[in-house]
Amino acid sequence: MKKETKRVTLRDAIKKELKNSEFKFRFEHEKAIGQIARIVRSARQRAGLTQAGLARRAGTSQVVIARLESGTDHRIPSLDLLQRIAQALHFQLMISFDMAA
Amino acid sequence: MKKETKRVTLRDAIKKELKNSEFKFRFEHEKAIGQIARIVRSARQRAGLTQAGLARRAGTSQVVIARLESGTDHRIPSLDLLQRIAQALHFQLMISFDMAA
DNA sequence: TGACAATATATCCAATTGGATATATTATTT
DNA sequence: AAATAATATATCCAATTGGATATATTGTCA
Repeated sequence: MKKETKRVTLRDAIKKELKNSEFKFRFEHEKAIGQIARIVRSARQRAGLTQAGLARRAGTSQVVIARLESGTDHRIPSLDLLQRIAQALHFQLMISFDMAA
Repeated sequence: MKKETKRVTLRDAIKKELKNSEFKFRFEHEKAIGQIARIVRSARQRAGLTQAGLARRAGTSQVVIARLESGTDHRIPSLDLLQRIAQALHFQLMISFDMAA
């Protein structure tokens, strides 16, 4: 009988690794950075602002906004910075603990 | 005609001051600290954990949890720490920009 | 009340993050 | 294409925050 080729998708592999706590932490870490990056970029663009424009309103610099929006800088932004950015875009920063997916 | 006594509530005073950007920032700052403190404490208690117990799971110390829950330490916790705490309590940390009230 | 557990407070240092600067890369406009 | 605007990347330092330790305070139970 011919053996079935087992196809292991990336999704499967990640799912397995997520049982590893250290890996899970880093994974959530990166996910958060990516989510924040997207939230800020889309809110800024919808407001029709350049990075420099938003930076000025939020009391920071273009470099900091670029760094945050890039998602490739592996530093997690501070709530302090996020809050200033939210306010500058007339949003309120919300933080909550949700039921885990 | 007798002049009406004008009553200025704390709420009124704050509302007025909120037009001041610097004040508003500090106000939101403190509000966030208080909110986070309450979220963590209530989630921890509902999970039936002591500060030390939660700390162990989140890879930190009792002191850090106490500091965060007290709300009197004026440092804003990092997202990194909040995320570890959320995970330890089987929650997912959510961050969003909401329409300002 | 005394013993023990839980929480809170203070101080100091190490690690992390924002800010500043310089500069590179990419888009847009003329 | 050239000029300009917008975004991205790298490095270094100052400011902020977590961690460690010691200790105080408060709560619980025998």
